[in-house]
Amino acid sequence: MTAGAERGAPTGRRAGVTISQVAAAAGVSRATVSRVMNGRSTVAADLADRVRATASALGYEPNPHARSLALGRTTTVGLVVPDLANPMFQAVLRGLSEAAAAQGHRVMVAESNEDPAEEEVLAAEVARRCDGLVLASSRLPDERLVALAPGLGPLVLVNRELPRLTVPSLTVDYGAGVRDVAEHLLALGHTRLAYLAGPGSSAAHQARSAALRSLARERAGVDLVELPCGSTFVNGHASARAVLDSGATGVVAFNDLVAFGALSGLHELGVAVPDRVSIAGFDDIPFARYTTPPLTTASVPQHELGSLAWQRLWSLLGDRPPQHNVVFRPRLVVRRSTGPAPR
Amino acid sequence: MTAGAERGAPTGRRAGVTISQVAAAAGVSRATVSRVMNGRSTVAADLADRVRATASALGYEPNPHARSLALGRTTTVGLVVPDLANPMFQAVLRGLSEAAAAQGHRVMVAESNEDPAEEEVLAAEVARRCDGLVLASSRLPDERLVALAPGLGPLVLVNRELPRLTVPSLTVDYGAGVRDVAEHLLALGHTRLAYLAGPGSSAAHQARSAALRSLARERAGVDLVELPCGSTFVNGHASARAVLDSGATGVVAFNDLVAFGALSGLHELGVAVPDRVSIAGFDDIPFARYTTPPLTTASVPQHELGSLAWQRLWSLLGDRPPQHNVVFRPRLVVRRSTGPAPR
DNA sequence: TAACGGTGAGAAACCGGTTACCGTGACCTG
DNA sequence: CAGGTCACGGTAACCGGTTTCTCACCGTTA
Repeated sequence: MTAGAERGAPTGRRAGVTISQVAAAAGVSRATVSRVMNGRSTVAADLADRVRATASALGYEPNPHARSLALGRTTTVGLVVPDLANPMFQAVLRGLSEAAAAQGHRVMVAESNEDPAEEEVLAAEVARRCDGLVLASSRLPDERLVALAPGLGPLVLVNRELPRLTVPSLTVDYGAGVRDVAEHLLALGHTRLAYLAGPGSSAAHQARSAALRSLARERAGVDLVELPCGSTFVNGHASARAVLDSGATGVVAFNDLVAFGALSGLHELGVAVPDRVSIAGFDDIPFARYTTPPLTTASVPQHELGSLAWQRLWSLLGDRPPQHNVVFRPRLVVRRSTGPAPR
Repeated sequence: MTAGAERGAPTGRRAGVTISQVAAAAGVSRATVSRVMNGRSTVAADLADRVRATASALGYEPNPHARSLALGRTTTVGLVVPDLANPMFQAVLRGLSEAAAAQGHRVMVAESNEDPAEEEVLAAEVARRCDGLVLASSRLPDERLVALAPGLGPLVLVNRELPRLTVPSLTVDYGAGVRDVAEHLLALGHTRLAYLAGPGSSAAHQARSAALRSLARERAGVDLVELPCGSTFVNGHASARAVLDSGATGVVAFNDLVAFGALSGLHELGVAVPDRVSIAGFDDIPFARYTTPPLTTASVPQHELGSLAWQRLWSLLGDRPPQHNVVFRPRLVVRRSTGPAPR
């Protein structure tokens, strides 16, 4: 009596009803079923109804792979990031996924583990499977990226731009941002600053490093030391000793994660923050405000980078006029991990 | 003179070299190219070499969609989670993605926004595009899940089990975990506890709620009040007032995020933690140790849930013998957000 | 009434792979 | 030297859709 009792056609394996079965059941050709399902062309109303009825009776859902093959279009976009453990990229992923989902697209993620070689093959592979690709904080050298980009299809860069190519990009003015952070420390009386450097292949790192060096050059009496570090909590933690040895009283960390690590490492060494050393991060990840002490940092609109990336990609996919690139200006957020230089 | 100068064949659109082009160029049939590319059957060594040479000269890469269609197999697995903003699910994603990548698989993520209806269609859709599906903390009622599961193909459940079905599942003994947390508070002298409840549809919430109620029933002189809350930082923050009004001195939050929110909300109300109110979370997300004060919580092996999920899925995909389900026992991690009850 | 335009739907080609099936020629054996 | 075996590789069918092409049939119009 109940509708579900007979379970429809023999579901066999991971079967799935095919368009041919629907066509046969409805007594029409596969072409007609296809037309009805896609609202294409004109099909007589009664026929269309019959097709729709049998389709839903059989529980027909078009096979997405067959569709991709025929149409040359999946409804999937790819995202390649250096490190999924970084809240910055998690936020970009969320922004992208949310925005894409609103337009019926899925996202496929891949993590390159900060390895340019891996990134290169991942990007190529993911691009082939998707309609478009978002490359976040690419660690690829300019020339590799330039060589690769044309083969990747619709591409949007986040946190990176490519002067020689016209690929939409969403960037952050890291130079200005890190300068704000450094100026903040200088204003507090710090004269010896340490920069906990990010991965050498990171464009964000390069921009920050250059900006800091130029600032140090401009200002008399400012000492800057760059300590090789990395981009993770563990990297920051491992740098605590070096920070102490450097004699710096103000620390500019590559990102918030590194800053947290340094905070924690210094804490273990019995160094008071900000009384003896001030630490600032970068990105303003959600937890920056809940550390002890809360972290001074430069805020970056991470979620928005993801959602805007989707918009750019969407324009690209529809051959709509390209949207403008945007450069976000980080906003200095002063919390309690920075204070007056000890004297 | 340089190899890259002529750019190979006219790259036309998002072209891509097809197997036919390779076959033509090498003077063999498509079947032979396919055989060579897949190391199938026996192809004479010299022929195979010729095919490989032309393939790489042309930059041939098999079209993944055509392959999926022919083979009925993508190399992609899906992950559906209620909320990508939750570090718990981010960790599961990483664990899964990492493990899957090691075996050449990609992961496609989808976020249901805690909405069972959305989850249902997402799961079905993602499952069709992937070889297998991981459903984390499903918010679906048992009967819906039971009805849905067989149609989803290879499926692994994280944070949920389905007694009536034999689907591999990785769970956490939330009852025991939350009991540990509550006992910890009781041992500190708290007699009135508040539970900041998770989403009603969450199995994790139901388990915790039941365990707490049964504990309260067993112990004389223990008051338990359950406050509707949710699963996010904002939810927790919004509950601060209610916590205060409840008169509870010990708070068991649904998860760490909620605990952070409550921590922050209470701070704004001028309530000292743990002096006036003790707060405990659940999950032990990475940042739990860096809040002010550091959060007492029950640790859950989040990353491992993801990587084990991959192992289960991998077994399923290869028709290998199913692996055993595992139930993780949370470990109480006492930090400084809990302390003796005020008197 | 014959020529004509338009509409609806089927036949067949196509997307780009994989693979069952079969034919050819080399080599072995009696 | 005829007949059988086997290795190799081409032909064609198939995966499940979409779309072009074509044709039959309808109602108009001259």
